[in-house]
Amino acid sequence: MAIERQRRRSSQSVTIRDVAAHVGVSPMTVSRVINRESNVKPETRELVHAAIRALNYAPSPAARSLAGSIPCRIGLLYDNPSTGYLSELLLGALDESSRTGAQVLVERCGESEMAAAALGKLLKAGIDGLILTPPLCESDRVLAEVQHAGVVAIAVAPGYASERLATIRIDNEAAARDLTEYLLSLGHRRFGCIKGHPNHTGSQQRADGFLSALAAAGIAPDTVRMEQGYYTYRSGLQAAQRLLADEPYPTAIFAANDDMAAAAVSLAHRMGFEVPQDLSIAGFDDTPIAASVWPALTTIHQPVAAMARAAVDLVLEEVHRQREGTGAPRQLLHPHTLIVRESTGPAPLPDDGGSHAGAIAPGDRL
Amino acid sequence: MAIERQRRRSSQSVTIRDVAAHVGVSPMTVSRVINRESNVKPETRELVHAAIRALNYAPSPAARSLAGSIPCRIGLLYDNPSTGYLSELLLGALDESSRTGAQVLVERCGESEMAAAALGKLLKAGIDGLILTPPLCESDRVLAEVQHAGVVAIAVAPGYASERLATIRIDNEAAARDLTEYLLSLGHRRFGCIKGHPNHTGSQQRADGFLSALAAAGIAPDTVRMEQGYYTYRSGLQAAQRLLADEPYPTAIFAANDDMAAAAVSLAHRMGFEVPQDLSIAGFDDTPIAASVWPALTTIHQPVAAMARAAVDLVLEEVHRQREGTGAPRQLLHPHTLIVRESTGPAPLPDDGGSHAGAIAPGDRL
DNA sequence: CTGAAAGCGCTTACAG
DNA sequence: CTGAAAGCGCTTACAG
Repeated sequence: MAIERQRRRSSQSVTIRDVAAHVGVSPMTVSRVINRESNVKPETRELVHAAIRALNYAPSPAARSLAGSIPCRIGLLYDNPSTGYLSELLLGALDESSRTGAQVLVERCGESEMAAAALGKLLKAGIDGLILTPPLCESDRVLAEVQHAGVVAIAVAPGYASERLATIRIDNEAAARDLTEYLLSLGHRRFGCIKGHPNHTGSQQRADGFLSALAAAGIAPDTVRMEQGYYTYRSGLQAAQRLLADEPYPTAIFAANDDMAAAAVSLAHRMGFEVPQDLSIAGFDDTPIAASVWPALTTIHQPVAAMARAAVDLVLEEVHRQREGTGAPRQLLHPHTLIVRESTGPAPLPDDGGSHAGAIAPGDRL
Repeated sequence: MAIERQRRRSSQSVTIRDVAAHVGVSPMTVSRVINRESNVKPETRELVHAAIRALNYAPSPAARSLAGSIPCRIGLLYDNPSTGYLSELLLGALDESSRTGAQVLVERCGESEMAAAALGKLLKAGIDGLILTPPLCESDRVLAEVQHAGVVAIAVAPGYASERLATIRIDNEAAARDLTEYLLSLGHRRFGCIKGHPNHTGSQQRADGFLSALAAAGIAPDTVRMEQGYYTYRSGLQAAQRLLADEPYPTAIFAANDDMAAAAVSLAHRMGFEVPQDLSIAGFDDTPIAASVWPALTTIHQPVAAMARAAVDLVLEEVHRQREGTGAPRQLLHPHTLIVRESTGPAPLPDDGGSHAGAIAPGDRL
């Protein structure tokens, strides 16, 4: 009887071998499914996926990177002012990357001139693919750099579909239209708009959706005041100030994101407007700030975490696709949702127009 | 002549084997040197070190974590931080984990009853260690669950050092004192305070630091109005409303975090106070909201990203330490910084006391 | 104090 | 479409 040496404890509970045994195939087949290789019988693939879920299996990044040149490092390059947006993005990306065994390297690049440096850092770390957020994914310069470096990139939340890049986005124009139609249904006829940053293509779409809904309702464009914002709280404050500079005041303001809408609420309060009694204000994106300010913002929910999860899958898929040289970049559209909260209400009666001077009294309930 | 199969390309240029060959020892000896084990002849150790330098060798994190018990999966359990705090935390943890080759699994648990579920999910994923944020790291119940599961845990940003857990924190009391002394130096004598959530131990320390600085300046405690907050924007609004309910108004408000301070600014504006001319308001943490609102908040910078990076290292270290059964949990203290921005200013002159009714005029610059 | 063997979990490079 | 063999770079668990 042979003396067996003590088996070393395995650091991982469930491995590719367990999944294989569960299905009754070889580990190789499981490996192929994980790596999205095409030469696996669809039924087998399904069985393997089911086993992966059942056993709650997650591939070991260490083993993958040691064994092969499997793409498992994903760069995430961002340049975004809203922190609520960022944490959702990170959470979603992290979640999916741990599920797929990929590793996400996050890098910020403030200016478009910094993109080269940030990109260089990611390349040096050996990324296999890149997730880009606006406005980076819409900058020809950044895109050229990415292409020159030979990295596969995809875009999250750009305005448009693209022939060069795989994209994941919502229909910004339809969403803005939905929100605007809701404001119209409340009886509003005098509108103001705080536009998003001009270098995000989604900004134009949001403005277009807003204007097209107004046009469909017979609101003359010249009665609509459009002010430029840049997606920051500060820019929202300034745009709102211009919007409320003189009469007739709008009864409803559509801001192209939540940060600017929150700023508009704050400024309106400071000027003595009651929200939503004197003035309705709506945002866009449904980032955490929308639910936390008072009154909470009516807005469009953009499923950022789900989109980030999808982005991790998509970039892996895209790396594979480009290696095979087949097909075209995928274009994914996620659903948006209108979220009605307290910052919007019925349009004030015409004779209420001038009564916005009342600051709240100490005893008011919040 | 045997037909040899093509050698697979190696992903690494110089390995432990090359170093061993260069010195004339076995790879094991090199491994021992790398891992700082004591049982290597000093001369051999020196030779190995020389070879490592000569060949510019760097160990492969993937191979180390695969082969050994080098822990590589870290759970991060969080409850309900402000989103600015969360994104900093994630960014820092991600950054360090990619550097060390560890993988971070993030899980949210809303209620303390949910901790078991979230923890179970992380355990099932095979985590080696756990990073806990307040108030989870201060809940006996959660701690008991963690201990029962046999996971090594550390705490980020708890109030106190601990005998059971390794911790990383700032000196909340000293930080609150620093901030309060700054407010005193501006001439303020009538104070209000919005306290943090009672189930965070740091909240008490912040209040203590505030009160002790006031006491040192001879301010009678009964002239100081303390209101309970819960770290949310909403709770800050309500506490500020109570604080400003009747005269004499405080000339300075210290809020235990930035979200509550931002809410206090918003409420003050709505009531017609000018900030900081009529009322100074300071926050704590220096999360992104502090710099984005107007006026930007004077606050204490808590280096959350650096603390999160340190947490990843610390949990790995702690896993190692507990396996060896040596020493005591490490207690790390990070430095805080007072950040002076526009939300605080000189105390108003006594005769200015009642002139807080002016809402801003449309032409004011922001 | 040192080393030969086995194996971590996965992949590549084959062969069917 | 599927699998057996070999190996990625390192460590553990032995035996000297």
